This record gives sequence, C-alpha cells and structure tokens, in this order.
Amino acid sequence: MFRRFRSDVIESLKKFDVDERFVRESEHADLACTIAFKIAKERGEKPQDVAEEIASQLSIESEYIGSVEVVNGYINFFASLEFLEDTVNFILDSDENYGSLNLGGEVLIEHTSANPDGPLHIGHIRNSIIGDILARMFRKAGIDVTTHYYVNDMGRQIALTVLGIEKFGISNEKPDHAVAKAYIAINRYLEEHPEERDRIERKVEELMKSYEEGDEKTIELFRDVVNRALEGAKETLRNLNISHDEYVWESEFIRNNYVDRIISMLDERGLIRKNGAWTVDLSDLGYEKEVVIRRENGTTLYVTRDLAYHLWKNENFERFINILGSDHKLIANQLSDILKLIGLKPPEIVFFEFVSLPEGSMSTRKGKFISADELIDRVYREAYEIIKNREFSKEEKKDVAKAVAVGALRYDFIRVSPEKPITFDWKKALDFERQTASYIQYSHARACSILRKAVSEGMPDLEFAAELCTPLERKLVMLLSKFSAVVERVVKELRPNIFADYVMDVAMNFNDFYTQHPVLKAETELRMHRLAIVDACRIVLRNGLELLGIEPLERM
RNA sequence: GGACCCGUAGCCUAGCAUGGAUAAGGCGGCAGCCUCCUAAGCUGCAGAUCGCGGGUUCAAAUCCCGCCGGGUCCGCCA
Repeated sequence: MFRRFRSDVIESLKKFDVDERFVRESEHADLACTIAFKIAKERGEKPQDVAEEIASQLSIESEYIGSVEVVNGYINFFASLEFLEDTVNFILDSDENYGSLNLGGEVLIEHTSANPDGPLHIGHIRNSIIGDILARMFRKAGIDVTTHYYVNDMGRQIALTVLGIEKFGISNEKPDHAVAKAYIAINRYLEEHPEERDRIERKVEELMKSYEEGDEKTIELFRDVVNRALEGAKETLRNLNISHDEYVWESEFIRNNYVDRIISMLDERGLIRKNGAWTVDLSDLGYEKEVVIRRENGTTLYVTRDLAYHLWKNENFERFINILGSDHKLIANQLSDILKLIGLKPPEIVFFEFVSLPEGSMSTRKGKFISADELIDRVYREAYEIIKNREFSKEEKKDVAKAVAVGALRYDFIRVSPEKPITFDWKKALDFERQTASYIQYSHARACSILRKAVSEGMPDLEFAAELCTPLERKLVMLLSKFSAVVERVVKELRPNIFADYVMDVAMNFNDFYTQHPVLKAETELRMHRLAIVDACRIVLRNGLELLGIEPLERM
C-alpha cells in the first residue's frame, strides 16, 4: 500500500523531474521531498521559497495524498484517511498474503555450504540464517526460489577425516559430531607426530586423486564421511527451521563433465598458462597471483569445480546468489572475474563477517568452536526456565520454549548487518530481557489474546474508521502499510537486517498502542475500530515472523 | 608489505549506498507504573567531541584524502 502512496507522491511531482531519490520517509511527514534544495542551489534561491513554489504547483490526483506542507525547504506529504482505511481493509482481506509482491522471475540461492567435516557452528549459521531469510523474502516477493547447499566433498579435510576414522574409529554420537571427533583426532595426531606428516600427506594426496578419478572404494569412503556430516547438519538446520531444496555435491561436476567444459572454454580463449600446473593470469585486473585451476598431478582445485558449478548455474538460472563468509572474498572475486572473461554471468554475493569467540576465531580442525546444537540446547533450556511455572501443559511448554529459543537465535543473527563482525557472548545469547524475537512474539501473542477474548465475549466485529485514529494509531497503520515496500527493498539490496528492524518497529508501536488504548473496554464503534487495528497488527506481526522463520506463537 | 571490511553513550546495535529538519532503539544505571485486553510489558531521567586529523559543501555520522585501533584474505587448502 505504501508503495502506491509513494508512487502517487512522485507522480504529483513529476513535472519537477523528481525521482525516488528525492522522496524519502521522515519523522516529520509520511514522505518528504528534498528536491527544493537541489533546485534552489541551481537557481541560487532559498530552498524554502522554491519549495513553496513547487507545492503551489503540484498536480495531485491521488486520493491517497491527504495534505502537503512546506517546512524548512522540505515538501511534506501526508497520507489521507482513505489511505489509512484502504490499508487496514487490504491487510484484513489479504491476510496471509499481505506483504506479498508479484515481481516474477527466478533465483537460485546457495547458502550454508559448510565443509562436511563436522557439525555446523555458530559462524556457519549466520550464513544459513541470512540465506534462509533471503529465500523467504524472495518467495514473498513473488520470485521463484531454489535453495542449494553446495557440498565440498572433494576437500583435503575429507580425505584427512577418512584417515582419521581409519585410525581412530568413529563414535556413536550425533554423526556430524562424530566426524568432527575423527577429524580433530587426526589433526592432533599430526601435531604430536611431525615425523608422520609426510607419510600421511602422501596418503591424503593418493586418496584425493583416486576420489577424483572415480575409484569405487574411495568413493564409498568419502561418501560415508560426507553423509554422516550432512545427516547431522540437516538435523541442526531443521531445528532452526531451515531446509534446502537440493544438496549439490561438487564431485558431480567432475563426473558430468562440467569441469572439462569450463576448462576447455578457458583454454579456447587462450586464458590458461600451462607450466606444469595450469593457471589463469588475472594480473590485468589487479590480482597479484595467478589462479591455479589444475595441479601438476592433473587433479582440479576447489575453484575449478566452483567455476564448473557456476557454468551450470548460468545454464539453469537467470539469477543466482551466494552467501559467503568474508574469508572467501578474494577467491570469489577471482571466480567472478574469470566467469566474466568467458562471457558468463558472475554470481551476486552477500558477504558476511565472522562470528568469533571472545578468545579468538573458531576452528573446526582444532575443535575450537561452539556448535549450533550446543547453542540451541542452552538457549532452549534458558527459555524453558522462564515458563516452567506457567499454566501450560508440559508439551506446550516445550513447544513454546523451542519456538522462543529458535526465534531468539535467528533474530540475534539477522538483526545485525552482514558486514559487521560479531563477537559471540553467552550472556547476551541467553538474555531474553531485551529487544529480541521474544518481544515480537509476545506482541503477536497479545494481539491474539485480545482477539480471542473479543470472540469469546461475543463481540467479534471489526470496522476500521480512519477518522477515529489517534496520532499513535495513525502512525501504527502507516507502519503497517510499509510491509511490501520493505520486502521490495530487502530483495533489491540483499540486506535482510532491514526487515528484522521493520518487524521490531511494528512490535514496539503495537505495544505502545496496547498500553495506551483500551480495546475491549471501549464503546462499540471505537472498539470495532481498534479491533480492526489489532487484527491488522496481528497479521503483519505473524507474516513478518514467518518471513524471519520464527514461529508466531498465539500464547506464551 | 598489499587488498577488503568494521570503529556511533559503560555495553550491543540502527542510520552511511541516494549528504539535509533535535543522531534512533535496546541492555545496564536511577525514579516510577499491575482492583484494567498476558509486567517476556509501559513511562520518565541520566548517558554521544558519530575512532582521530584534514578536505569538499549553504549543509557531513553519511562523500574524498591521510592516520590510528580491530578483523579477514594474499596455498598446486577449502
């Protein structure tokens, strides 16, 4: 709805050459236009005078523009009562579809893609959560989404883990944790027995070579490790409300010839230097070192297979987005540039900074990490503590604690912009007394509770009346109208934290409304008006939480 | 050494792309609010030279240059 209002405002300013850059949201108006500053500068006049002149010449045809004011050179637009009314009625009618867009198109989102050498840790899930929420936002925007987990099954660590299991066996715990144990054990062994390094290094190389060449026995060994790790990761992701449409193994691109194809594409254009190893020279683009795409022993590297994967993406999708840790910046940029050199489309990439522990960065290899499983479990127990004395059944207590815990985790990771580094802090992770998902869930539960009570007391009718709006109610409804505008922005800018902020904003304003405006105690007309607002808020909060992958509880 | 990212109240963060109206929210601190729709809530107060120094501009947290502090990357690893 807000998108309509905005385009109507821009339309009214069209003859002054105004585009969306000069029309912005503001605390002083529903939309404020800053074009007068620019024109005043060109003409050497005062912004205020120019603004007044423009305001007197507006061509307002939209019934959604209620009034226009000029203050300090700003041209301030206010939405009309019709706009508020249409907004609330539209929300009530659209219900679960409110906020949807019809942008069309398709997109592939690759996220998580952690090495299958152990459980997902709290750094990986920043990736998963960004990717999952982006996928949900794209779907809401009416874009066809496919999600991929790219499985690095050809890595050195997998070969090492195979040796680790051979030497130390594998434990009975959750399979991804068991894999990590073997991986950590062999690394420690290597550390303690430097004399063994050469021998094990040779075995690793042999294993990698025969895996790449398709040796049955080796394939079995590698698949066993990878499947164990993946099985555990899937369970963790399921607990976080995350699922992938497909798991794509990088070895597939060896077997289906995409690797050969991408190499000959590069070769045909004379981009490969063959001095023992095969390399691509990117020094014209400012890269210091050549990119190696084939080892001297004939095997390929991660980047080679990734190149092949992206050839496949080019053939199958019009848009593809990768979520990557910032440690991949160099290699990902090299990948993009190589793709461009052979006329292929590079991926769109969302980089995120590291999640580190107070004592430093995490390392699966050294066993220095906090697993997502451990985090989920501890946050769950903390949430359970809070509600254990409430009058819920045991089952319901578990469900509520689970929903609150997962919500808190997801919200904590998504609310900060991807480019900010995060230092993990147990105390904060376990603290619910602050701006977090449970605050939003609570607001939603409150709205549900009022509505429930209204029905049980025999007054279920809703009827929004714009002229009855208090300033706070007006502000709330304007906020509600912005849902799809925010969805559009996130999809365009690939910044899901904006949406987390939006939902929080709605929740805060709803809580303000809640404390200041009695609903069920108000007389009939006002009660119906406020019930309509409550229901509209409920819908926005519920749809918003679902987009964030957080369960909208009706009681808590 | 080179490249990229971050630096906003005691703490965590928004705002920076597209420069504009008193720099926004939370935690923590202090003072209050439950005969009333869930107090996982609300109100008020205190708390900021927007890392530092220059520059551009009528106007800079936002753009440019330099510096400082923190992180990441620079493997025939992934």
